Amino acid sequence: MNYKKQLEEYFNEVDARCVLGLSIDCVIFGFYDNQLKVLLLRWKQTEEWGLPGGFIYKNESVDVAAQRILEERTGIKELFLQQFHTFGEDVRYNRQEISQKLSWPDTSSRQWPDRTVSIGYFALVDFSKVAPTADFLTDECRWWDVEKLPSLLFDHNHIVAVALRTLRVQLSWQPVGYNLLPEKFTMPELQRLYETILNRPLDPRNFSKKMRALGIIERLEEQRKGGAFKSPYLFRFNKEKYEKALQEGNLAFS
Amino acid sequence: MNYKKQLEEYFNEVDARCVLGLSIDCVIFGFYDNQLKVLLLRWKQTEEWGLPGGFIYKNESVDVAAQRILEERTGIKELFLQQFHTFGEDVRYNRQEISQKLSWPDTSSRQWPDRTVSIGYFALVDFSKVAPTADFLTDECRWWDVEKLPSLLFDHNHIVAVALRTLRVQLSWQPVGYNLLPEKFTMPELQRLYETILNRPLDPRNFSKKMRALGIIERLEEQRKGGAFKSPYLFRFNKEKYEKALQEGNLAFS
DNA sequence: ACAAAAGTGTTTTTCGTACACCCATGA
DNA sequence: TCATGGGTGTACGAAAAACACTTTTGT
Repeated sequence: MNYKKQLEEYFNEVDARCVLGLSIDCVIFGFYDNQLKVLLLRWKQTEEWGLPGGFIYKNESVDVAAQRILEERTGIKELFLQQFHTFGEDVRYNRQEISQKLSWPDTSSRQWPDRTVSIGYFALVDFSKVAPTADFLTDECRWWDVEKLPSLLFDHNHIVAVALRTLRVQLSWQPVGYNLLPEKFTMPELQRLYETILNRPLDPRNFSKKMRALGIIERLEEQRKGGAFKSPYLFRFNKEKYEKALQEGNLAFS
Repeated sequence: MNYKKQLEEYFNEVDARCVLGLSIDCVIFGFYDNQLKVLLLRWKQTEEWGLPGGFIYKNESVDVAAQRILEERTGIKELFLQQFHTFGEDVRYNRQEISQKLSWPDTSSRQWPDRTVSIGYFALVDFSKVAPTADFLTDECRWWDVEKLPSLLFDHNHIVAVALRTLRVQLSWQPVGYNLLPEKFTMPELQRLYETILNRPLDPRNFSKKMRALGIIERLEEQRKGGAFKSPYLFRFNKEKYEKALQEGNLAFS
């Protein structure tokens, strides 16, 4: 079976080139259709979904490894990427169960440690710019609504939950949106994003007032046409001011 | 030389029992004399200081390992301990330089990876309850003023800086103090703690008002005597309410 | 009596929140 | 003309910030 052979080769390469016992898992958030989405992979010849992840080359910075893994899955180079937690429980998942679910070849001869510690990163990407790409280990790569995830492999449901919590906390003192929205967007779109992340409705007047007061967005002359309703204005982020707000961090969306 | 032999033995044990390529570094904060302090170790027969740290047993949760390392250095079991960042740069420090500074025996025959990824934890402890304890690798363990650290081994100055930044951010939405102050303390002492962490003066009237409004402290009947001035009241934390505030997290000391 | 630090209350300003109507557009 | 969603301002209350004098105590 070709897949098993490929898997063996992949394991060989990992063993040769990568740090043992340490991995990266990426929670890639996108925003579409007023929903927060997460990019998941379906492993070959299974119905099992999991987060994109990978291993770190021996001489590679962990941040760079995360970026590399991200790029392979999304095709995007510029994204917001942030380490949020390292998962080091002694038993993160049942390896036998995983091995079975994924029909892995016998790995008992490999000098693998008993458990793997995983460094979690979350990424915020512009949904419209992502080309979800499966790799040779997986059959399918697609977006899932963050509220409707299936039961994932490993401890990936837990990892997503922690990422989401981190994102919510972050939203309260840093701006979010630059990497999740297309370059031009409307105020209601931005509001939906905030509402989705915070998981509660916001008042449009207060939201608009606050956002514009932050000085991180600029209203353009253009308006978006197309709906059977008043054409909304388009906005874009002022990157400099956005970056400044990111650094200084003093919003307070509580 | 006994020390070198001990070191060899330690390395042997680490190689046998611990996860390779992964370590823990702990930034232990204490508060004394209106100063935020960090616990440092001086390596045997050198003038080189560094953070307490260690390795993770193969079947040990990373959190538990951090707790174990902490306890060995401070003798304290109950403390506030939190993972804050994982340091995975490809070149975190110059190993040769370290090897020289610490007069390590030749480690080239060991199957050590080219670099070590380190998981950073910070701890908040009651200065008065700590018995700083050196181990067989170190000659001295003592508190240093966080503003006056020497140049540390490895990338430990950087790690302290990140820990401190994390602590400052945390202070803005979670209470701090339960683990840093003795059981009974005065309002000015608590204020000094906050001022020290935030690195700016606070107004005593507003501070007192706010703290008492949070409902996490209780004023006792006792007063502290001793100075040539008005005796301050003693307070203590209400642990339940403190824990609740920790979980819910909505202070806003900006 | 004086030096040193503790304790305390009021006013002002800022920020968050609640709230409702008209407008533009395409069907 | 109507259905749909977009856009906007004001008033209230809570919380934060600014601000200074009196009290206690030991020397």
